[in-house]
Amino acid sequence: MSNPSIKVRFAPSPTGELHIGSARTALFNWLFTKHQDGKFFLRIEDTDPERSKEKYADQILESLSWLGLNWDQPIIYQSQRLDVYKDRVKTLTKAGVVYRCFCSRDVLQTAREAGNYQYPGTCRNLSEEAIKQRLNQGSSFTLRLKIPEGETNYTDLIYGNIRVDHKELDDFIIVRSDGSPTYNFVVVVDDHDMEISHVIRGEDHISNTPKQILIYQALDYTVPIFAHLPMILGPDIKRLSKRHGAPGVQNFKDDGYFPESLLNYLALLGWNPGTDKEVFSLDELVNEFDLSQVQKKGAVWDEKKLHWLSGQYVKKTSTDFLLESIRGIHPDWGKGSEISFLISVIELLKVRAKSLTEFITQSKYYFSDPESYDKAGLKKWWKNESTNERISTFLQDLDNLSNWRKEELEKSFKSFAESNQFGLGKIIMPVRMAVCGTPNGPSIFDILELIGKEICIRRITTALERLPN
RNA sequence: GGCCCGUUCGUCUAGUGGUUAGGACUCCAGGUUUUCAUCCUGGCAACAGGAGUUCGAUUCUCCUACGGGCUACCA
Repeated sequence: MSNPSIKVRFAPSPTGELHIGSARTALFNWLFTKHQDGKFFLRIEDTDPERSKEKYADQILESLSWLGLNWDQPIIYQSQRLDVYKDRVKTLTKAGVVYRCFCSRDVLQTAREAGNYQYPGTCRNLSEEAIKQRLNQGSSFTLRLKIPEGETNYTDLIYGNIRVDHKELDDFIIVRSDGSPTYNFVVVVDDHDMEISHVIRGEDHISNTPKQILIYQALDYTVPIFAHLPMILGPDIKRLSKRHGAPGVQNFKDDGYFPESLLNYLALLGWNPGTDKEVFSLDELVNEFDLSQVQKKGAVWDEKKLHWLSGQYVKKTSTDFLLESIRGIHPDWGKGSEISFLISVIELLKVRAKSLTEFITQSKYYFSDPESYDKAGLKKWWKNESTNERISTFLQDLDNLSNWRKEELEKSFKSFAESNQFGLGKIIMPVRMAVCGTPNGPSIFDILELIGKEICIRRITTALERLPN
């Protein structure tokens, strides 16, 4: 049961990979439309041949797929609709709402630098004769929209009523001198042709909206409903950009985040459910999302919270799926080990790892002997030769242990500590350093059991030879 | 310069004409633990400023300040 009256679109320009800000826009569009069984369309805004690259378009699509923001076909490429735009220009020309402007870029630029920010309307009322003359001279020209007197207002679903006096608007260019159409024009044509009901996009488009509404009216199209989303900001409160560490979606995939946790975090950036709930599945987001709960002010990107959320997801995720996911980003992980062994490793690390990459970095010692030992750990737990004495004595107990199970190991550690009047940590921690190379990690008994007697004995023997120096 | 938008703990946010202004992340302290992490308990920390309306404003209005966006033959 789909709702034919709800159609939204996400319209990236392929001038770079999908970054976090755009992903948030895509997500809000997607949540909004899924919430009411509407359609979600994609449009690639590739009318700038200088900056648009096909590989970026593909990359954006890939990132969206990874995020799980599936779209309804077909994808519209603006570069394939040039004829359509030409046709609509004709319509506007016929209607007499556009005019040729022969002003050169330089002239306009100079005027702007002199403080005249608005186009002065130089060519607005050129006589037929003057136009003909310019054309005969072969002068190039742009096409500008003739903005009528008055004002335009619209109700933004997030910002409320927005009103702009036409005095503030230039007769802006809709067709460049090379014949290509500009953004503010094509966006209207496309949104109309795609029958978009709700235009949900970044706040940076608020000022463009009145111009676009004027085009809707000039073309006699129905004006859609607009909703503008606040910006995502960097720690310096400036709009988040590549400067702030290139927060592309791909990076988060590479860093081992689940798409769900990224999406969850993104949703919380500017939206809230009206309850204390913070951890959402995608379905829950769809159910609870509502544009009326979207903030007006920009939100600062906070990676720490993402990291925490990611940890929440990791904890809830099944071990099997974690294994699959880890191998998804690192196919060689645990190569040569039994699956059951890998499952055990993941289970031990599950409460510690907050992302898939952390499973990889924290699991080295399960697969290979430590090459070096954590310095701070040694300083605290393997100070001098007395540790060697203690551990080499204990090593014999371990060696004699016939049943290498964690329960037995624990008994052995405890009885050795007790009978020799050592604190338990004095034995556990040096052993941990010897076996793992790091003082941090899961229960030592779990680790020893899992890694197995032979290897553990070997590592402890090696450590006794190499330490304390 | 002009126009538009915004302003609650460091960050994400809830909230009401009268609240001890709530939650989450971070940070700190304590507990649990062999370590780390988890978990539990507690703590620090905010209504930008000024007028006005009102018995009473964080909440409503105006002004100021600050911040952001737009002002392209980019999208």
